[in-house]
Amino acid sequence: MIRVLLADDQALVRGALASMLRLESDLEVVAEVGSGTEVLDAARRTAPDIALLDVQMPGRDGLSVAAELRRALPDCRVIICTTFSRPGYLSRAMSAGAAGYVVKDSPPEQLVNAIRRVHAGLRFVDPALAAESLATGASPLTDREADVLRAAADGGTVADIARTVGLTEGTVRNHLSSAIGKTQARTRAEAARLAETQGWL
Amino acid sequence: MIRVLLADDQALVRGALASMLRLESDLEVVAEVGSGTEVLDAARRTAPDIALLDVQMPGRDGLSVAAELRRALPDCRVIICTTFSRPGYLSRAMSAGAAGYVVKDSPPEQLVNAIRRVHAGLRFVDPALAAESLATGASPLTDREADVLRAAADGGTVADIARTVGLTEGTVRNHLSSAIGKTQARTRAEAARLAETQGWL
DNA sequence: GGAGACCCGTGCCATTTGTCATGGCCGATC
DNA sequence: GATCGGCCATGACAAATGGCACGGGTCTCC
Repeated sequence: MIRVLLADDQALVRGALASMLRLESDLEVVAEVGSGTEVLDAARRTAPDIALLDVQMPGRDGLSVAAELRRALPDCRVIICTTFSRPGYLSRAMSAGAAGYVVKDSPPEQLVNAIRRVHAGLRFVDPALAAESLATGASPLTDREADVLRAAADGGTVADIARTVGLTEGTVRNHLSSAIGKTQARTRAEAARLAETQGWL
Repeated sequence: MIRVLLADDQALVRGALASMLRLESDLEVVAEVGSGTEVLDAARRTAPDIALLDVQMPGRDGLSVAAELRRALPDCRVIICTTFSRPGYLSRAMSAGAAGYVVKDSPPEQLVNAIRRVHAGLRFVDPALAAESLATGASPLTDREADVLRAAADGGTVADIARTVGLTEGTVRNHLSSAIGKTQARTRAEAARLAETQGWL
């Protein structure tokens, strides 16, 4: 039996996934949690073989949880399962030690397939996303540029951004200008949107 | 037996929901589709009692599908099931003739509960969302303002917006200015974000 | 026949924004 | 030690933006 831990913030989806996985005779859902902070505790209690983590969860990011989970329970392998097919997420997931990456668009069998393969010691990455990831490459943004762009994402003024990041307005404008150039955008809003969809933030 | 049609663009979630609903002895999933355009055909073929529609789907909006479905098959009742708890979506869903509104955050039993209640001729709306909807009220934006804001959402310049909407730059600026005032924002990006989260777009 | 809403356009002005040049301060690399 | 890249800051300038006033057009409702 493959012991599975399920982490997703949407209770309905989480429950539905659990129902589906339970139909497989070789799978056993041993824990269901709805936030990133609960994952480690639950994993220590139930010692799952596979942890299925969503990226965006309240409390803690699924990617950062993956890294810590890997250190705390080396025998537990991680599969990231998320709505977003963003190249940046994939690369961050892999460098966080994840063994699998499944997009919620893919057919149900693919998730089960991924679980079995990962449990067998292999890796599994959504094929389409893998190709796209190779095409777009890594983030061209520096850390600060990403910070500033993140702060700019909700549409505030330069003064707002400067306050939240703790910089001068002029510096913020420089970082923004640089980010706009690198993302080939013409507005910081556009730059933020592009960087977001690439998973660079 | 309650016959259910399932429409959600994410195949994994759709399949999982189907698995879950099939566990209930009085429910029968008679159709699964992944886009708004397929809903009507599938409904005509399978004559479901309940159509469970996601809001955002490729092809056609779940809300507009709901309205047409209601006209084409008056006996089929519609439940909107979506990730987003946005007041505007709820009011639009209700005016489109939906009988239920369930958020994907809610526990699995709530969906089953909603299906049974709606099938019994009652209505079901997520309680938290219903309260929030009453609090925020209807959209203050005019049609054109909403159009312009929608076009502004991806961060283009005023010239871009004017081109996509087919207006003069000056007019676009006026609509934007008005929308900014109504949403109490200080940037059109902020206004677009606010309107978006309220479900006004 | 108004009154009032929304729509579209023009024009003007203060502010904000994007861009560029310049300089100092690190830490890494050669 | 020199060089390079990232980071922070300043200053200056053209363009874009937001705010506002104005006029004309179409509707609906009273």
